[in-house]
Amino acid sequence: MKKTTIKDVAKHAGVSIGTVSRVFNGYTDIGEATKIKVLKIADELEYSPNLSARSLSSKKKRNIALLLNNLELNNKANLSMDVLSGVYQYTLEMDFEFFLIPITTAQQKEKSLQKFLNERDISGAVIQGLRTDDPYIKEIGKSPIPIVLVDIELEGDHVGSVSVDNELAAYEAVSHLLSLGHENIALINGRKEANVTVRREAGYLKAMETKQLEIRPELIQYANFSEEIAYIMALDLLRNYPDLTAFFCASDIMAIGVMKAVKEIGKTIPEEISVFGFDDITLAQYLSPPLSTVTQDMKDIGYQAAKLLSRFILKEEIKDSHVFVPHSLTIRETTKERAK
Amino acid sequence: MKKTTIKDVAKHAGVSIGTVSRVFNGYTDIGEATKIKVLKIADELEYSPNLSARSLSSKKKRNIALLLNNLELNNKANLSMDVLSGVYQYTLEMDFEFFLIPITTAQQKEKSLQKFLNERDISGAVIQGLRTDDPYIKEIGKSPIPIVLVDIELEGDHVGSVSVDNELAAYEAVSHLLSLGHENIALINGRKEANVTVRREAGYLKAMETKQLEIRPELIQYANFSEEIAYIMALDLLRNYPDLTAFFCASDIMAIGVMKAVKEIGKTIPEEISVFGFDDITLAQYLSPPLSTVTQDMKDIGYQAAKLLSRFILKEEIKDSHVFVPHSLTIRETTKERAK
DNA sequence: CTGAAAGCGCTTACAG
DNA sequence: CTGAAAGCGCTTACAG
Repeated sequence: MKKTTIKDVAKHAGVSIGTVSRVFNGYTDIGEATKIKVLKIADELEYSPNLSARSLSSKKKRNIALLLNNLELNNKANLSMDVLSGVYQYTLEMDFEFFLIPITTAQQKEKSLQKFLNERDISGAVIQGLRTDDPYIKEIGKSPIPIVLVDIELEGDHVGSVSVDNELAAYEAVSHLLSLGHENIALINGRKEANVTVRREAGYLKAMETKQLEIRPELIQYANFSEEIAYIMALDLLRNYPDLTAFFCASDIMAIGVMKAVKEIGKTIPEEISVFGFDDITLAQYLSPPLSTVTQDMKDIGYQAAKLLSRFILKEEIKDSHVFVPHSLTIRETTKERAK
Repeated sequence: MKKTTIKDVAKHAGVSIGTVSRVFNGYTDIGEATKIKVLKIADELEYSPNLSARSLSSKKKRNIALLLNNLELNNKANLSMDVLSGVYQYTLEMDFEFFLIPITTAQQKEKSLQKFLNERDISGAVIQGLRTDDPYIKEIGKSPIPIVLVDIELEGDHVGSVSVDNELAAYEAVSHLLSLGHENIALINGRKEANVTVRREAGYLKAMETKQLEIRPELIQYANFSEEIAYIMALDLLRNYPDLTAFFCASDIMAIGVMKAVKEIGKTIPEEISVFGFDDITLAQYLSPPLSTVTQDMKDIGYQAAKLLSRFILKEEIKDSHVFVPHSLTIRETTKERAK
């Protein structure tokens, strides 16, 4: 059973392949009768235009790719799938073709970003999970193809980015802790190289300074977004600084590590120690106690990223190449007023 | 900046495009000198063969797709991402092209499976998340293109499937409960339409019968893989049958609902009620208490599915079109000996 | 409103 | 070992 092509449809309908092509591309100057006939035949033959042929011959740019870096590593938090849903939904609504291209840091060294994008005639790409020290970071600025980054801000002609306002979100989270009477608040931050790390730290500092509290550098630690490292660091902090009453963690995964450390040392959450997370991954609500955290809608981030990207592709005018997606605080049961 | 094509490379290297093509396709009858020259030029020009053109002109079949049904719905359990990793890894290792095609039940009614597959020149597809009442189920058997299904067994010429041995796994899980002295064990099963539901129930029955225990149909409920429904059903069961001491749940998500119901009714896990799950999703180990469950390696399932698929594509001889992937019991803290 | 034809970037017999 | 050329399935000016 050979797959049916435009030729088959043309022959059966008694028209030229050009005409078939025109009805499938929504040209308006087609006789109503021929249009109906072609559509009918196409349906009977289960015909659907071959995308390879289409993208080869067409000059329209309608291929949007999502590059997912280090799929496996981001698995636990499951944020990638949400971003994927968002990007995919946008491509569906706007009739772009969607391509998923999983990559790894290792692969980045072997094959340039350009090559990946050219191979598939990609008109623009959303990149998720990239780190600021990844090889592609240097390539993105000079890319002739528009790129929108999730969670990383970068300079470039057709480069954009999408994220929550990380600084503001961190500011609000820490302010919430402060409003509960906490003053000695540790910051368990992510990898120093991550853009979000810098912003979230800025938010923490700003909140502390607004309350005119002294910044204690020893309470700021970088745990590489790792549950284990966060656990170890929290253990250390709790032992060395018994006046500590709260932790602000730059990811829920790290908050899990912190919670484990608190329990291990025999303190209670939230009576003695409050813990605040970031992300609101699925896990957060199932922890015990359920984790107070910053909720960010990763699906919306994906959707907005694709939307911004499409504006680059369509060469629309762009006032601001960075878009902020709304976040919110979700207060559950790991935060409580400081004990007197 | 026009993207560089085979012509550019040919011109710069002073050879024909046929020759360039041959070096990129690993032909062996190429002069060593020309090969090196071509590769060098290609690298300088950031050339990488266009996949659309390649798949259009080549008769080799090397495009493997993963169709992910109802992406959003399966999000919480996060199994899809693991299957994706597995399929992708296999395509990488074996040098197939990987395509992700997200679909929904709604889309299945609009566009046939054939159309999806033809559009992208897919040589074979792994399908994950399909339900036995989905429209595509009827199409798969007659598909001229090989299909491998995750978790669903289906007849067909080039149709295969991959899963854990669900019956055996359920048998082992229930046997474990029995070995702890439990006799009145409820089964919270999935959607009746799911293949895994049937197999897991068979395992439950077999374990009960092996111990010559009476089957109590009122203790077998179908909760549609839903946390909420499982919660409600468990509440009901606990109220009506106080002699119940254990639950075997056909998914961790449902086990979460059951655990909630047990707590709600004021009983303790595992002292008074034991709970056994299925899947071992990330969440399972973070629940309190951590959930005893059947561990299945979804990544391996994806990998094996792609592997089986490739054998269909390459027309290798296939003795058994269904492959079982190993599972194991992970006993954590929701199961305990029945109180005397 | 529709057809004929060039062209997209490749692969692959066919010759030599 | 390599070139010339047909062909994959489309789109899209160009004519009429």
